[in-house]
Amino acid sequence: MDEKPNMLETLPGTLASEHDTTSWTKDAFVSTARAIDPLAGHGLRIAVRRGQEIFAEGDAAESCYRLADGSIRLVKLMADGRRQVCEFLKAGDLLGFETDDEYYFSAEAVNDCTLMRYPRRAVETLLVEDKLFARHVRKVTARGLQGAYQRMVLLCHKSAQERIAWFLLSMAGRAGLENGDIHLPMTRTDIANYLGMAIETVSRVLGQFKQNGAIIQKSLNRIQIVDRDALELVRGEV
Amino acid sequence: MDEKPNMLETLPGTLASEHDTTSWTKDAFVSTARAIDPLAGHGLRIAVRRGQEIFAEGDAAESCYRLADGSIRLVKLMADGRRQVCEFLKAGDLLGFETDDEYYFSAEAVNDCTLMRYPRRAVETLLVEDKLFARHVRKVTARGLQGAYQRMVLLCHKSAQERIAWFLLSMAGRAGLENGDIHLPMTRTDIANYLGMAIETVSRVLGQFKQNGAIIQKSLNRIQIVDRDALELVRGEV
DNA sequence: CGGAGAATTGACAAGCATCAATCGAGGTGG
DNA sequence: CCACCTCGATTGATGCTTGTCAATTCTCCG
Repeated sequence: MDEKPNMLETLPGTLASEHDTTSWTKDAFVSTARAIDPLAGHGLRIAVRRGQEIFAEGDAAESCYRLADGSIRLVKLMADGRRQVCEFLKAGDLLGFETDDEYYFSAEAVNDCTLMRYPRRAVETLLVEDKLFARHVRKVTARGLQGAYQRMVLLCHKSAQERIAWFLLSMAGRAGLENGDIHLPMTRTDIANYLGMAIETVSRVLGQFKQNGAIIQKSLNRIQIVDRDALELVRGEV
Repeated sequence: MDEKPNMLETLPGTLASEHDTTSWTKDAFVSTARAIDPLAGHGLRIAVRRGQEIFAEGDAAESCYRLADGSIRLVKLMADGRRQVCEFLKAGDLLGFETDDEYYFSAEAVNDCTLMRYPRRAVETLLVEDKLFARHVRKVTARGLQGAYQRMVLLCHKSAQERIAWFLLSMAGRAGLENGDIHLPMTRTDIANYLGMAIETVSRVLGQFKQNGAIIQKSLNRIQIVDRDALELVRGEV
């Protein structure tokens, strides 16, 4: 991992064919795809391989992105090599829209993914011209901050078991599947760096859950939730 | 603490008399006061006593605020009473502008403070009409997210000593004083809940720093940094 | 089939939380 | 003006969760 940001293929594309990830706010059902529709003309479809870096912390923020397919991790890394995964992005999520002049985190592809790239200039223009678009970006950013605060609680006050339970339920929820089948594109190392614990602890807790019969591991990154109630009990409130 | 949100005095006011907290971005020196100037006419000056709640998590977000004087803590609290301090606000900071329909944290006065209250409706209107204002709110929000990610690194990868050193230097920096005199309006409990550690640990680490001669405690909430280099050494990189 | 990276499992140590008691400061009332 | 009272801060002793180190096993691909 950590190769140069080498894009495999770049070809123009619209958002028309994207699968529509509707946001789940109660007040108004604002479709992400429709909200950033005006940007479609300015977009370039690019593909990124697993482990590749889309941009690095400190880079000049010249582009905004929308993840069309795949998963991305937002990472802050320290001088000694340790890394903190700030967020996982899934298909439909926006990337870089809430950034100032420089990216304050790196973005890396968890697995092969394709995304739309928009020039920041075009985005800035649209932000002042299209109030619906601007409102949507504000909402998305607010939700990001909300998630960050949520995870502070997790990191400060929750045990290893609670964190893993939270993570599994959260991943199950974001997939929207009710049968409890979870696909974990990221490695255990990523999970550990996301939840603020050692990779061995992740492994151990998952092992406990397997023994308890709460989950079944179908393959390395495919897990099925068998006893959702048990997981929710471990997770606790929030 | 945790009394009803009872405002002591509410009288109309403008921002003219506010001391101007200029933001320290490199690209453009955007004054917060000037940026939200258009809101001045809609503002109401209110006073809140130490420990009082300005609004609670889950409340309908009907107002935005600007802290004129004093300190505020943003708090998320759990069912068992444990609390996570997400952020400390100082004079000049905005509050509630990045919120969706509901506040996703509570805001409590660390000490007696006065703040300007603006109706959310007016803010929303201004957000679509005044592009400078909108841009400023975006910047502030982005900076908030940036700080949240920064603290995730702190909470996940830093020791107690590193956290306290970071906190002291951060508080010294935000005051803008070079002589190293820090005023800590919040209690040790607040600090502990902010840094994700036990109150006793806060006390112990501060005691170590005192013995090392890195700091001098002039009073309970007034600390002087004597050996800034030592603190920065402990803190490590960012 | 074989190799390399990732995941698992075990043993051990340590940092920090927890419990408990004492100390200190600030504010009130006599 | 001083004593007292209460809340917060400090200091000490102890245990536990979790990180670290190390070895083995597993899985995915070529």
